[in-house]
Amino acid sequence: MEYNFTDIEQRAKAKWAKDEVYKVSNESDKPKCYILDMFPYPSGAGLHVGHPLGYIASDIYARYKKLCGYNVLHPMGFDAFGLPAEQYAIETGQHPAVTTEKNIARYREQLDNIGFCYDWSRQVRTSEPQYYKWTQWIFLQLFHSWYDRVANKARPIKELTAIFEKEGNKNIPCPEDDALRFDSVQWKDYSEKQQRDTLMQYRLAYQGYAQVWWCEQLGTVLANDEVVNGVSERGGYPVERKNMRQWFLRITEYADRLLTSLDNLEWSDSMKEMQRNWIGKSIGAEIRFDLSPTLSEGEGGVSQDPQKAGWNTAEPTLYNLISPLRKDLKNNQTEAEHILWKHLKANQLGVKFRRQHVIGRFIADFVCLPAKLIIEADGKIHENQKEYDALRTEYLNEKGFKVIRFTNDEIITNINPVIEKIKNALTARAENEVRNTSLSFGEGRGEVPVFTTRPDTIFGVDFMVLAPEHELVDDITTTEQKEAIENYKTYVKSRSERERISEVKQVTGCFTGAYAIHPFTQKQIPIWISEYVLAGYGTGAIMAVPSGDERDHAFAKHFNIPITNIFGDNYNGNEAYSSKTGIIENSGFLTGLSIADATEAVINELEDIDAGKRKINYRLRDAGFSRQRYWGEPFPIIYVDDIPYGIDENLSPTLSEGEGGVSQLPVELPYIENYKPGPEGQGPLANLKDWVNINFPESIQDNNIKTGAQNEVRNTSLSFGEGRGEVSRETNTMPGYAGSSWYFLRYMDPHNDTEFASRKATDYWNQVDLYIGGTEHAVGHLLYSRMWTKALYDLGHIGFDEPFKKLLNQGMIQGSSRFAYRLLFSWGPIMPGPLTNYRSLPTIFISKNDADILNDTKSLNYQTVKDKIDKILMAIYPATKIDSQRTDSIRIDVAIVDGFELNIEAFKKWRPEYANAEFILEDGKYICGAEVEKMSKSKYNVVNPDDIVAQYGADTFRMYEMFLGPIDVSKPWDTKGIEGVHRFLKKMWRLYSDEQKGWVVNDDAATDEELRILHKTIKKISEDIERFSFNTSVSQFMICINELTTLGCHKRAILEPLVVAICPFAPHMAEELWQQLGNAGSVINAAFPIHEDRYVTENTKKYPVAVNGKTRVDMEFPLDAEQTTIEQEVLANEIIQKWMEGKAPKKFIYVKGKMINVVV
RNA sequence: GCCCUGGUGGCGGAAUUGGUAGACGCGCAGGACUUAAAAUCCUGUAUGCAGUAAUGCGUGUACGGGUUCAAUUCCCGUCUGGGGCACCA
Repeated sequence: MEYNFTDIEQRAKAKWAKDEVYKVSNESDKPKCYILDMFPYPSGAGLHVGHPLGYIASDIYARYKKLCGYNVLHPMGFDAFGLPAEQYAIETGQHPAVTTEKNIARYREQLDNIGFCYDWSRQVRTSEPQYYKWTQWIFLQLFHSWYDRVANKARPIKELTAIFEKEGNKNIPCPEDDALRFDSVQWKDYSEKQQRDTLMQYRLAYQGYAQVWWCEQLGTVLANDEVVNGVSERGGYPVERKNMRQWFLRITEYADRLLTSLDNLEWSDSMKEMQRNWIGKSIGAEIRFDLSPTLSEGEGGVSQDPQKAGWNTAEPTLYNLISPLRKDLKNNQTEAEHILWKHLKANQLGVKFRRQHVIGRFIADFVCLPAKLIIEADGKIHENQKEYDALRTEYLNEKGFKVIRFTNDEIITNINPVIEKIKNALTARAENEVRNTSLSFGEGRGEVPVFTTRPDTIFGVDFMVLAPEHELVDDITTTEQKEAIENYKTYVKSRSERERISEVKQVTGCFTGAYAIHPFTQKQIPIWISEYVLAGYGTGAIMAVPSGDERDHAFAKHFNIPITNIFGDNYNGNEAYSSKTGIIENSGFLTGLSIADATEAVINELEDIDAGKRKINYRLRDAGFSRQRYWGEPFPIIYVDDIPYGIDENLSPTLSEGEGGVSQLPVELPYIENYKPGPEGQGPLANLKDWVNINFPESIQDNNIKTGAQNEVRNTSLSFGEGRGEVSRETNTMPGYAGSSWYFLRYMDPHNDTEFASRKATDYWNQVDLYIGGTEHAVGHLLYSRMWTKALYDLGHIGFDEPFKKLLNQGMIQGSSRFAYRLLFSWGPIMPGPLTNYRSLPTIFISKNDADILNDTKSLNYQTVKDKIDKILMAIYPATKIDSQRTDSIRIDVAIVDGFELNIEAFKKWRPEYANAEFILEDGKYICGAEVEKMSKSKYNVVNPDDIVAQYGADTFRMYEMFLGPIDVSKPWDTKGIEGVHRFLKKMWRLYSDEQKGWVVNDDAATDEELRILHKTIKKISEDIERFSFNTSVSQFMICINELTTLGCHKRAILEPLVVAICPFAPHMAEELWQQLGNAGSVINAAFPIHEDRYVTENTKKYPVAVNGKTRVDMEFPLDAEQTTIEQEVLANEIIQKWMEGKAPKKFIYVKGKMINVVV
């Protein structure tokens, strides 16, 4: 019987369905194995042959593991929310739910066709309320949590509230605002709104502001994808960046954990590297530059204006005189000063102290400027200058400072009472409201913090650059520069972030007219804005060091800003010296130091003068979590007086935050009929007034959440809904990655309606053992799901904090596009006259080789080909003078090309406008050109797996996809190559069942040779599957079948184990043969054969023998041969002697089992 | 621009830890079987030179250097294809 794959595959599928062989239980004695494919988005185009590549690999691995005795979870589902469905809805009016359903059905059919072993009873779809109920629930967990940096984990927000009530936030710096300080009294005095606003700055899911693409004409916010060449893809309207209130996930708090726990993952190094780079941890310093009061006229010099900035409390004329003294004092710190400083520095008492700080004409030991409190540590010397000290105290008192003195002895013997006294003094000062009064030297204009990884270059700062969106820009810009700055900001609004950072050759920027003061030299540093500085990175401001940074250098050159060289001869004036080796020069106290030493020195100095600090910065930004779209998960958030509440807490007023039940979930996505955006860039949901404005529940009105909020709520109008409703819903929806960030957990317990998954299920299945998908998810999905997993772990919902133990990347299968070449020619009538028929001239297509020559005027055959074509043209258009020029190319649907040969009739049918076209052939054929590119509908190079399966069967398709090459490498699809794999399966089939003779398997005893072939194959297949080298397994099967065919082997002893071995690859054929071999049950449940070494090991090896590295002869030796024996024999060999040319061997290299090399 | 990744015959690829480059398959060429076709089977197939031939010698893993007895594999530089760059999924 011949290999009838259609029948075989149908029979196998029917059997599997009847026996429910893929059903997976959460209860099993077997070891578990969780194998997962990345969540597919069901696009309208259906699957093409590239998609199943990873699915086939995971299917093979899953089937293999099952045969090896594991309880294997291998589920599939759909990431069903997303922009394309909504786009389609806008274009065609079809509801996304309808098209999504249709697309999923199509995907499912295509997947089934290929014979995957998914347990479909566990299917999940992110767009179903039963699923997104839990997406919303997890969002609420994040909303009700904050990140404890000391415990290094997420904790419930109510624990934070408890801490605030007890001691304010002195021990818990605010992630959003480092400088935010309040104590328990202040916290309790806060209104509900103030408290909620404060908590918002700590929450893991929080609201902030972010820029989005805004299109005025479409009245909507656009995704990056929808903006092409600076205009909207739909309609080509102008777009600009607009700031909008958005939800965010505070993934940055997890940056360090996401970084360090990468080490324990079995991911490719490159994948880990990409995540590391994305997180982008860099160690450097934050340096604060005070703004100079000197404005546009400020050409250097220290301002005489007493309105000095911030801590600049020195008398301007004296500062440069006093400053060296101050430094001297600091370097010769007494023991007492040293001890005291240890207790005062770094905000330990909740306020900032500075030491050896110049106040007016004096240097104070320690000063807290906001409290105007000076601490003096007096040594012996003060005994002799009491009078002077009194004068000095008087002067300082006049300036509004309080001075308290301690003796060195007091400090050294017991510091605690000293600190107590200081604390009391601070409290007393606070009560007198000193904190809120301005300094007598004048309030500063503020400061600009910058982050730099190269603080050592601080003496090379020639200018500063702020991001154009930086909040200070408007404040500092001088009137003269206002217009220029506004124009520049408008320009930047039109630029994407990518353009801003990648177009390095184009230098743009604008001077604000303002200056900052260099913390060491007091020099005036001009402040510019430029698009190359991004608001979201670091502090949104940089100190520019042109001599050491490429972009700063280009900027300085472009705007003629003088460059300070701090690298001596290493800087040549033409190019920045960005190397991290060398000596710092021309840099005050850093001169002569190495970069590493200078970095240390400058950070210490900055900390001492309180102008900066060591800082770790991450490139990673918090994840934007709002979309102004319809087709996504609604937020379980409602606003009361514009304050966002989790829907669980609002409806459970008696519970404290985070204790709410889930009964209010899901917030279902309402049905809508038109998808037009809401007002002011809001999503379509904002148009549903009835849905947005919900009635304030009685229970809340009666027992309000907090006293005080009640009146506000009743009397103020909401900013949404123009006051008609009292409570409104969030109208944004969640982004595409919301549902996919946790779906792997749902598969473990997909029908649970009381929990996202039971703890028992998540404990059993635990991490995903093997996760297969493309590298395009390297930094999006993979990072977000890692964060969600960590958060769920921190909050005690699951027992592991990394989702994917092993990750395997799959390459893309690219399309191979086909092109036809259209002739371009000039023409004119031989007789003068009007060119009436111009438009009716048929198009002429030229076969590839002639077209290539015609396009290459330098080609040797150019003239010949051109003459040939011209002659043909003259024949077609006899009344014209025609001159062929060159060709352009048009895409041809690969379905109407056989290999490279165009089916002309099919082409004319496909493109009726070319029905009259002429074709210039070669050897009677029209040959197309080819190019490898992404497989996509628009390129007409899509190959549908359904067609391949229909023609060759699923088993052939599966094996061919694997045979194409390594799973992780991209490669083009070539339908022609599939013949070889198909032939192989037919050949294998013939070992069992002959076309004439029928079933030919016999029970003869196997020979050693046959057993050797079998066991070698089993060994290689197992090893290859374990290392995911599926292409070489297919080769090995081919070699095996070739050898068995040569031997004419039809023995059950050999062929039965082979059926099980090939089952992961060609399950349908394996099932059929398994049945015909007379086995009960399914081959799916068989046991994978184990190879026996005794059939595989050999005891001799044919060694390649080389002279000076060049192989000259093969010699066979026993594997356990001694070097001396081998050496003797080799050197005696005729050919070796010939190549040694009589020279003595210098070295004899013998690598056991590998090779032999004689060096002369 | 930045990060990651690839480049080996006409094509997909193999070479698992630095050890005989081109396994296996496609394509192509020749042959067998056949009235013919399909199917199947056999032979050859990186390249240059020499030879009727067996074979021999040289070159060759994008390009240019380097390390090594030995490099597709390790290092440096260059060119080039692909993926990602934060609202496609």
